[in-house]
Amino acid sequence: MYDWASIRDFLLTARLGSTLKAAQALGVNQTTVMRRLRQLEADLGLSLFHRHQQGYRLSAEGQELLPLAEEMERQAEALGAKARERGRQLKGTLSITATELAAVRLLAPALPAIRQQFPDVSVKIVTTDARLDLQRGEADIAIRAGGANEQPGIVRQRLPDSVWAIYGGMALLETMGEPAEEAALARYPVIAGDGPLALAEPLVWLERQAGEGAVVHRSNSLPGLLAATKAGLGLCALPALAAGMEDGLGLCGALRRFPSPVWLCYHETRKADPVLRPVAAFLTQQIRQKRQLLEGS
Amino acid sequence: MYDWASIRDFLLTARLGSTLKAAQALGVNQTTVMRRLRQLEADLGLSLFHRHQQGYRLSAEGQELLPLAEEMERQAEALGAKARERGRQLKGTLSITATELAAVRLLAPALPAIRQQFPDVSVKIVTTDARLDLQRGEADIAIRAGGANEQPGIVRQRLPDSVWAIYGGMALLETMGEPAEEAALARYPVIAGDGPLALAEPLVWLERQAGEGAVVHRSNSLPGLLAATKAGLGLCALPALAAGMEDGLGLCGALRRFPSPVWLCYHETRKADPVLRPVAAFLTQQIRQKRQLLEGS
DNA sequence: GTTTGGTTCTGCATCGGTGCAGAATGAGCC
DNA sequence: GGCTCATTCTGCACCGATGCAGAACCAAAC
Repeated sequence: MYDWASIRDFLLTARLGSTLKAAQALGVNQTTVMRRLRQLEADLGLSLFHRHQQGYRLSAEGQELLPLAEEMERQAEALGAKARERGRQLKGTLSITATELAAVRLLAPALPAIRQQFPDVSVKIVTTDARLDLQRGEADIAIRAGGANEQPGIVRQRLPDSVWAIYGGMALLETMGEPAEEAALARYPVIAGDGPLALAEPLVWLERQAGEGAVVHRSNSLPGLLAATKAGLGLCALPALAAGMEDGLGLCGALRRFPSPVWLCYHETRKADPVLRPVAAFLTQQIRQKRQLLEGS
Repeated sequence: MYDWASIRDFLLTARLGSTLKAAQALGVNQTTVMRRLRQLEADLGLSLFHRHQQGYRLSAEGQELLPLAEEMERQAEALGAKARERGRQLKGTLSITATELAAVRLLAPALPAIRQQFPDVSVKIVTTDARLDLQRGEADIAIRAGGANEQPGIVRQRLPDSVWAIYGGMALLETMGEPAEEAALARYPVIAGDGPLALAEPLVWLERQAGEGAVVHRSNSLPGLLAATKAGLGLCALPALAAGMEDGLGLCGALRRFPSPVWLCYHETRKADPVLRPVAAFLTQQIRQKRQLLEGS
């Protein structure tokens, strides 16, 4: 069986008269179209085009097959249209809860795609560090990190891990150099967590590695840690999701990384919910495509 | 637009109930099917399957799209069937002339495919070193090497170059070692051409490189040269097409290679011939897929 | 309870398809 | 004649899709 995808190349080339124009329309290289057509011809066992310096012209066989290819295109488009329409039919509202970090970096970028896919579904984002109760309907979907507390009655879909790593301001790293191993950490000033963040494993680890009196700053908020690190006060453990896109921050690649699982959660009673399930599945796909964001470069 | 080819994965997985069976049916790896389906779902913006430990089961959306995918499959098969049928309609006879080497190594292997593609076309192969006159109808198609003698009224399609190189019997090469450069050739016994082969450029070149009295054997036929070389008499220039598949022969990779163009020729008055043109095009494709044969490993 | 067989899914190495740069060719225009 | 422009096609380098091996999981059979 030939490669169905190259029927598109056939159609575009037949319509536009040259592989170059077809390639531009398809968003690929001209060479690619030429080779795919050559392969298609070999698979079908005939020559679809006459090749000239001025372009590709349909051969007799090509003209005969063109209507069939067009019919196939119609079917393919019908399928795509139905898939899109399927989303359009959904109506309703959904509330999604997440930390501010996840909301800004993961949910917000996915909103346009969700809006396009499900135009009549209104999505409300609730950013909070509190664990809203999904069973009591305080939210429909939650993005949560950490594998410890599985609750009964909660269904989870795993997302790419959130990875914490050690970062430092560019200025600091250029002055003192990047720490090549954990033992070298004793030389560096570090920034530590406070309040709830005092318990975060990567921050605790860094503080323990650092020398006596190395802690130059403490903050109970992630933005606070981020800002202090960018200012060059010292090294700090940060989520790649937060630090990865910031200018002026450098990753200490030689040091430990701290992956922790992230989940998209909802209550099992909503498993068959006609709105929640498709949107949750779509959101999962969207986020998975951004895995390098979560996991750092 | 999604990738049309993955609709096949969708269909097979839906029918067989697991990506593993679908992959076996498609002749690819299970992982591949899984990833292509994941991509397809992302492109369509919905989830086609429920994934279980026991296999993939169609979701509601998947069930809705299945008939459309089946219709698309019908169209694709109709197109393939028409392409095959197109060849079946051709009836007639064609005679193809080539040297014995080309006939045995290029034409003969392509005959089954031609027979399958054009079952009612009877192909006759005329092996001769003489240049039959295409205009006078002594043959319909000729496979010819060398670019020099373009005749007016002859249309040519270029095939992969035929490459000559220096070969030696395994025994000889293991005893004396492989020549690392052209200067080293003076140490080796060589086999030279005779009769018409005395003019072949690679053979002439090798004879000139060799030292005084180095020619230990002469032959006026390619099989003769081949046999003498395999016997270990000396080094010899041979076409990769002839030497490439022979056991007991070693390529002297460090030395010069001699590419020469090969053409599939027919008379321009046959350009629109309903039998000749498709068969010639098909034959060209078949031979091009064997390029490594012509050009050596 | 244990084993067996089938399944999904992940990490890593590899290969083939893809893109890029450039040569060759021919049409059209000045 | 010479220039420009669009085209096809080739060689080379790279990246992403693919294959492979293995882990994890579950159902069914023993």
